[in-house]
Parts: sequence; structure tokens; C-alpha cells
Amino acid sequence: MKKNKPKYKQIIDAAVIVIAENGYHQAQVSKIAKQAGVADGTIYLYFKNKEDILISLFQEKMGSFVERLDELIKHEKTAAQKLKVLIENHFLILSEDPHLAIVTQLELRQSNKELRQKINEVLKGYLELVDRILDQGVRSGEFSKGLDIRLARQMIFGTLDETVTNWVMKEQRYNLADLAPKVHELLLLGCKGEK
Amino acid sequence: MKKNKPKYKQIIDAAVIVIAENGYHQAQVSKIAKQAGVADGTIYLYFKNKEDILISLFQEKMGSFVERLDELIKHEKTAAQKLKVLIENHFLILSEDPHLAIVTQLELRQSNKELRQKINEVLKGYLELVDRILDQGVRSGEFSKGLDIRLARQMIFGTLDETVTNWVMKEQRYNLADLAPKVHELLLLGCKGEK
Amino acid sequence: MKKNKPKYKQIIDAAVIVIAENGYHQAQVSKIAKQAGVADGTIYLYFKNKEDILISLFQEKMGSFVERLDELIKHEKTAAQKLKVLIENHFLILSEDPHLAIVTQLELRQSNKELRQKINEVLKGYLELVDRILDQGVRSGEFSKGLDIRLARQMIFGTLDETVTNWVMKEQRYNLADLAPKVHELLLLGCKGEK
Amino acid sequence: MKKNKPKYKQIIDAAVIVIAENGYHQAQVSKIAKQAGVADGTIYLYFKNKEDILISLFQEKMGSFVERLDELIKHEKTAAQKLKVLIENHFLILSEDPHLAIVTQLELRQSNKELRQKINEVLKGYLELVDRILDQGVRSGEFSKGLDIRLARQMIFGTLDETVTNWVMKEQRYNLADLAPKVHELLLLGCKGEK
DNA sequence: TATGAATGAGTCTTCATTCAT
DNA sequence: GATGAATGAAGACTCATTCAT
Repeated sequence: MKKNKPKYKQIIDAAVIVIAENGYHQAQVSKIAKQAGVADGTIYLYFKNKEDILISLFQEKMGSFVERLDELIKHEKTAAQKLKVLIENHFLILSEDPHLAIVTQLELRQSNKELRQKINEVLKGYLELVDRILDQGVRSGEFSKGLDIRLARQMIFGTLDETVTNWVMKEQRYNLADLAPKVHELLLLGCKGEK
Repeated sequence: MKKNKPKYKQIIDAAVIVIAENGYHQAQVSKIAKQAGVADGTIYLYFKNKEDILISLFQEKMGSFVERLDELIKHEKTAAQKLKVLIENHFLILSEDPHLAIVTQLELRQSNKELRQKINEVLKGYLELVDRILDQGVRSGEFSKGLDIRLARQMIFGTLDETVTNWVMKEQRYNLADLAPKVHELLLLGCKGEK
Repeated sequence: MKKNKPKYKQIIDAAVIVIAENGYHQAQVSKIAKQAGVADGTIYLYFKNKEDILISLFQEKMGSFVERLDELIKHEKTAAQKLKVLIENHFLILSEDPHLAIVTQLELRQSNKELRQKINEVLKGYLELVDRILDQGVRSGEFSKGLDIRLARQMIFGTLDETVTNWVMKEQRYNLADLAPKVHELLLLGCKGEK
Repeated sequence: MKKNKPKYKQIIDAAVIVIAENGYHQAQVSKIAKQAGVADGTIYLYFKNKEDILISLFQEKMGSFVERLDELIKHEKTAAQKLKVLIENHFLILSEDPHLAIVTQLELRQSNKELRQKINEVLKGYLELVDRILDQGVRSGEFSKGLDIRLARQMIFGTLDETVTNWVMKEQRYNLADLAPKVHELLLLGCKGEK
């Protein structure tokens, strides 16, 4: 299994750095190889082509992102509490890896439609996580019975994404994680519905 | 003033069609020229370079988008009502022009960082509109006193944007405008705060 | 019609020279462009891709080759005389253009199967010319009634081709055209059959 | 002597199969190694480089081809009879090994000039065989006294080669060996000269 | 104004060969 | 002898922009 060999992760990590520092369109394969400390040709022993590096990058990073969130949420009981932990850690994890934040929020969105479609497949895992929280909330009576789960999910994801993107575009000059409580409060009100 | 000459708008409209139908990366200047019915060189009599076409496209289309919204909102009194009209028409206007929806939600996001930065400048007009509504709502007591306007704006814009993008990516198969009431309800709860 | 523009022929002639002097595998597009005195990109205004240059080269050169032979043969009456003129001029025309001889006999044969298949299409014109001579000869009684036209054509083409190739590989050190009478005599005997 | 070790022949046979089935340009060293059941690096214990595989392939296969023909001809008395056996077996041997026929008639001709020059060295053995037959024929009075041996050899080789190539390009759909008598008849007439 | 032919910089990928094990 | 992971050089093609007419 190539994914377990050290060079596989080495190349992906190099790609994150090169894309974050040079931008998507200036991230040549040769630059990634140099950053990874391997020859250009070695890249192609581990990845089918350049697009495959980017897809794998997203799958690896986003996959473990969703896994981490999933693990943390398990220990919470209420949907509200789960949403809180989700938001806190969504912000926290991206705060911890500024390069990754730049790549996922800005650079990878410049990719073409096909690549973005594959990225969306990976995002589904995240969106399902949100859906499960919303579903629990509605069932338990925490959230409004009439809550449209698809819309609520779009609100939650849209808000978090927009908040992180703003933070990245402001060059990460303020503390993203600090925003979590207020964002949680805002989103929760929408979910709870009219009292 | 070049912007008032017929070919200026002719080229921008051609760009919208070509980008929507071929995608950002397949929208060559020569294709836009052909669609506009002018020679390649003629483009450069009206635009500095290709990026200038795209920025101008966004300015023209988004400018009139904001103007239309601004005009409609004027006639509403309460902040809640203004927000309602904003959402309804944000959805309605993009529903009316499927090509434009594709271009703004999907294709133009593939542009590079600098272009996106300029696009954000144009978006400021829209965000200020939202801010004015929120500000009025807080002042009038409709919305929570403690409302963080920046976060609320990010929630509103993020939610609307995510909702429209989902609709475009689902190939506009359902009626976007129908979602307005529920989205308004969701967002309003967040703005009103705990009762 | 691109084929009538001067640069079209200019590029083809450049390709013949570059391939003859550098060999098929060392005939880069940039080298051909330089030899033709145009920019690399200009090549692609006249040819779909590199392969298209080579096919066009063969079509143009071989096309006029067949046309010239066809024209000359018309004036001869007997099949034997036509065969004589064919052989003489086959040798003469290639003698006149040493570069072309190298390209057609040695270099273009290194191309891949698809290209060679297309080259064969062009060669059909030549083979049909031979067939017509053989057919006339058989009908007029000059050649053996039992002559297998396909085999006779393969003998004629095979012999001429082998003879020219040998001459090219011997670096054109002797006079190819001088061989025509003897080659004609040899081939004619086969066609006439047992007396 | 490496040539006597089993892997030497194993690799050459693998090369014939891989080239015949994939074409010259798709016959990578790694593919040949895989077909031969050895590691890539092992190839280089038996051959200097890739070209050396191809030259050796031709030498081995063509060497035994000439040997077999030589052996068979020995038993014939007249030059005409020898020519007959030569043609029959030239066709027969290639008919028996369709892979080899594809490789020698089509694929190996795509190699570069140097390789083809070395191939020609190997072919000399065959051409000398033909020369000896012709020489005997002239001396014995079977063939025309004025016969130009070089031209006659080019006619014979050119005709046989063209005939086999046509058969291979027609995907070996008819029986090549059946053509031998007629081809022999045709060529013999040329050699015998005017009666 | 308008044209459109010409320009030329820039990059992903393949594959023969090596060499540490 | 045998392996196979790693190397790195090399080239076709696109397309935004110019400028002579």
C-alpha cells in the first residue's frame, strides 16, 4: 500500500507548503518534488498525475479532519453541545495549521470543476456529520421540529466556511478560535427556532 | 467613456455566456471575441487585459445586483422585512440569469488570488448593505443588542452563498426562490437572539 | 485555404530539411520553426500537431511526385515504355532532391504505426499508377496473361524502393538514375513472362 | 558466455512478444522485464542497454533464419531450385512465427538510424546467400550473363520484403506461403533474362 | 476604430538506466 | 547474481497579447 510509505505523506506535506506559499497556479510539480526532497519522477511512483496529488492531499487532510471531529463529538451528549465542540474544533484545527487553512480555503478552490467535484465528495463526510447532529437535535426536541435540515446544514457550513475564509484573507491576524462561542450562539438560535 | 459604448457591454455579455458554457479555464479571449462578434484585437480597445474583462464583468453585474437590491430594500421599513426582501431577491435575481449564477458561484472562483481580492472589493457593496440592515435592526431593538455584526454578516452571506452554490451545483433543478422564507426564518432567529 | 498560404509550404520545406539533417527523432518542432523562420506557435496555425506536419509533408511531396509521374506516363504508348518512364523518373525525381530521398526512404519510416498507415494511404496513388500500367500491359498482350497484378506490383514497388533505399544508405555516392535501364529490363522480364 | 544462459533467450523472446503486441514505442524495458519474469535491473546484466536487446533480438532471430535457409539450400542443385527453396522457406518461416513477422517487418523499422544500420549488418548474411545463388546461376548459365547481381539481389530482397510486409499489414489474413510459386516465377524470369 | 496573423514563454510526464541492498 | 526504488533530462502545445495594415 503506497499510502503507508513515508514518501507518500512526505510529498503531500510538501504540496501543502508549496501551494500555501506560492499559490495554486505557481505550484509546479518540480517545486513540490524539490520541497519533498525527491526527484520529479519519484512523484509519479506515488501519484498518477498532478491532480492526483491534490485530490489525495484533500482526502488525507480532510479525512483526518472529519475523523478528529467525529471522535471529539462522540463524547458530547446534547446536539447543542456537539455543535459547540464541532465549531470550536473546526476553528481550532485550521488555526493550528495555517498552511492547510490557506490551501483549503483559498487555493484549492481555484482548481477546475472536476477536481472540485472530487473535493466535494470528501466534504460529504463533514456534511453528514452536521446532518447527524441536526437530526439528533430535532429528535431530542432541542431543535425546532420544523427545522429544514438541508438548509440548516447549509447555514452552518456556509457560516463556518465564510468565517474561516475571512480570517484567512485577513491574513490570520486575529484569533479564529475566539469566535467559536458567538458563532455557536448565532447558529444555535436558528436551529432552536421560535420559542 | 468606454463603458457606455455598445461593444463594452457586448463583450461582457459574451464573456458571461462563454464562461458559463465552457468553464473558466476554457474561456479563451478568442472565444469571447467570437461570441461577441468582434476581432480578438478589438477586446483590447475596451479592456486592459483578460483579467480586466472578468473584473469588469463582476463589477457591472454585481454593481447592478447591489443597486437593484438597494432600491428594493428602501421601500421596506423594518430590518426583518428588509432582510426578507434581500434574501428573496438575491435568490430571484440569480434564478433569472442561470448563466450569471454559474459564473459567479462556480467559475469565477477558479480565478487567482489577486482577481478574487478585487472581486471582494466589489462584494463590499453587498456586505455594507447587509451591515446597514443589521445596524438598523440592532438600533431599533428588532435584533439582539449583543449581536456581533461582523459575524452575523458572515452568517448571512455564508448561508446565502452556500445555498445558491448548492442550487447551481444541483444544476438548478429546483426552485431557488422557494427557499427564501425558510432561510429568512433561520437567519432572523440568529439575529434576534435569545428571547 | 491554408495550404495555399506561403507559410504552409515554408514549414513543410523546413521540416524536410530538418528531418533529413537531424533524423526523425531529433526533428523537434522548435527546430522546424527556426528553420522555417517562424515562431513555434505559428506552426500550430497551419498544422494541427506535429504528426500533421509529417502527414502533410508526405501528402504534398508524394502527391506531386505521383502527379508528375502520371503526367509523364500519359505521353507514352506501350506499357513497357510507361514502365520505363516510371522507373527513370522515380529515380530522377528522388535524385534531384536528396533531402526528400532521405526523409521518405529512411526517416519517415521511423514514425509510429498510425502515421505509417496514413502514409500508406498516400502511397496508394502510386500503386494504382503501377496497377494501371500492368493492367494495360496484360490487356494489350505485352505482358503475360497469367500475370498476378498484385504480386507484380509488389515486385516493382519492392525493387524500386529497395534500390532507392540502398542508394540513400550508401550516401547517394553513385548515380541512381543510371540504374534505371537495367532495373527496367529486370522487371520487364518478370512482367512479360515465359516466351 | 552470457548468450548461453537461459535468461538471455528468455529476455529476447519476451521482447519479441512485447514489441509484437504493444508496438515498438510501447515496448518499455520494464514491460519486457515483466514478460520475461525478471526484474528491470536484471536486463542490464545480460544486455548493455535497450538498443542492445533489439540488436541481439535481430541477430539471434535473423541469424538462425539465415542458417536454416542456408541449410535447406545446400541440398538443392540448380540456382533456380535454390531460389525456389529460399522463397518458400522465407515465407514459411515467417508464417510460422507471426510475432516475429510483425517485429521484423513493421516494428523494428521504427528504430533509429544507428540501430537500422546494425540491422543491415545482420541482413548482410542473407544478402550474401542471395548473391551466392545468383553467382552460381550466372556461372552455370541458368541466369543471364549480363545479370547485374547487385540489382538482381535488390529485386529479390525488395520483392520478398514488400510481399511479406503487405501480408503482415493485411493482418496475415491470407496464406503467405501460397504466394511462393508465383513470386519465384516472376523473379526467375528477371534472372534468366531475354531468351 | 477594427482587424487577425504572429508571437514565444512556460510545464507535466515518461522511461532508460543506476546502485544500494 | 538479482532486485526494484529512485533518478532527471527532454519536448509538444496553448493562448494572452501585440502591431502592421
